[in-house]
Amino acid sequence: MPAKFDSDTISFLISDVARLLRSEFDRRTSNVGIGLTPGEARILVGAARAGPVRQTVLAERVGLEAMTLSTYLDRLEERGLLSRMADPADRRAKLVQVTDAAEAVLDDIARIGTELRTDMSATIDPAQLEEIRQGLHQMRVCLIAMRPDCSKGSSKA
Amino acid sequence: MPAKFDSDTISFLISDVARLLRSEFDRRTSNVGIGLTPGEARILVGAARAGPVRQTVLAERVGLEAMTLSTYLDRLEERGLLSRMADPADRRAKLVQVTDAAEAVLDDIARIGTELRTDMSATIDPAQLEEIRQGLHQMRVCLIAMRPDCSKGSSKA
DNA sequence: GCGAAATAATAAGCAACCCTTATTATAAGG
DNA sequence: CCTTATAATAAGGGTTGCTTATTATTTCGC
Repeated sequence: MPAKFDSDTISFLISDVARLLRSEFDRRTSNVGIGLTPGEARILVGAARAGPVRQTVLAERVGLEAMTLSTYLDRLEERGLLSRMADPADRRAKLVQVTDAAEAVLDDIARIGTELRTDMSATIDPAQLEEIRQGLHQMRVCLIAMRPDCSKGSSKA
Repeated sequence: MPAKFDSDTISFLISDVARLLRSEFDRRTSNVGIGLTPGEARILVGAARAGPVRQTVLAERVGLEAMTLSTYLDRLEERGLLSRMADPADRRAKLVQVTDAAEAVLDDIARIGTELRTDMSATIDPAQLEEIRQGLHQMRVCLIAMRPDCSKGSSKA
């Protein structure tokens, strides 16, 4: 079984880096006392960016199923970081919006995210970093196109 | 809350791509009838690469805690894909080794992994791809160095 | 109008992945 | 020999994400 496998392929590296990134983000937010998991932070940021937005739209925007998102929103709402109001235009729907109380947390998240990105790419040339970013973006497009439900035009592309 | 957050940062992209990659790998291995999760495949490949190896060493090499690895090995052993033998040099330790039956599965994994890498980077220039690979490698090194237990000299670097 | 089909959110439950803590068996050092 | 360290694991938990089914509402065809 000689060099049939290479553990430094792009795919292995991506999953390694993703795992390490998540745990490092977790560690840093814990230290600051935010107490949000990376996933929760992600949703909160997505909600902040999207403004008052329906859950289905937000789910599609952050790349999750509606049900998965709903559970996250439950937790964030419990912590008072966002609110769900009835959509006046459709009584089935709810509009999600971050609360004022979320501002400080969002600032912390933005700061920690920036620091983490800086720290983990300290040894990498900015131009190369931009190439990496664009390459990853293209990979995301490719992978989204492979999914069985390729019909929905995901905004992630 | 204008452009305080960018969902196309390296960090978001990495976690997105990792998630999509995992589910696509899962889909492809299911289609072939392997029935291994990406995580299991990863461990199997790691074991194949490392040869007869102690669990602690393998755990460190694949970047998991010993206990996490042990559970994976249980499943792989149940399927007859690897075996644990007593280490003659230390009766506490066990040596992990893939079985002959694993060969076909390993071949499938290698093929699918290669195909997947090719497909997801079809639109990317090979030279740029290599830069991305190296950049991710450096990120992994950085992130490993950040971990609290930075004492253990991880071989992942 | 009005009944059928689509849609928004959610209840319920499961799978994958990874961790920590405590325990057992064995080894190694003073 | 006895304390300490190490290899594996038992036990249990947490995060992330999914699918399926249900309820409330809207919309569309007739």
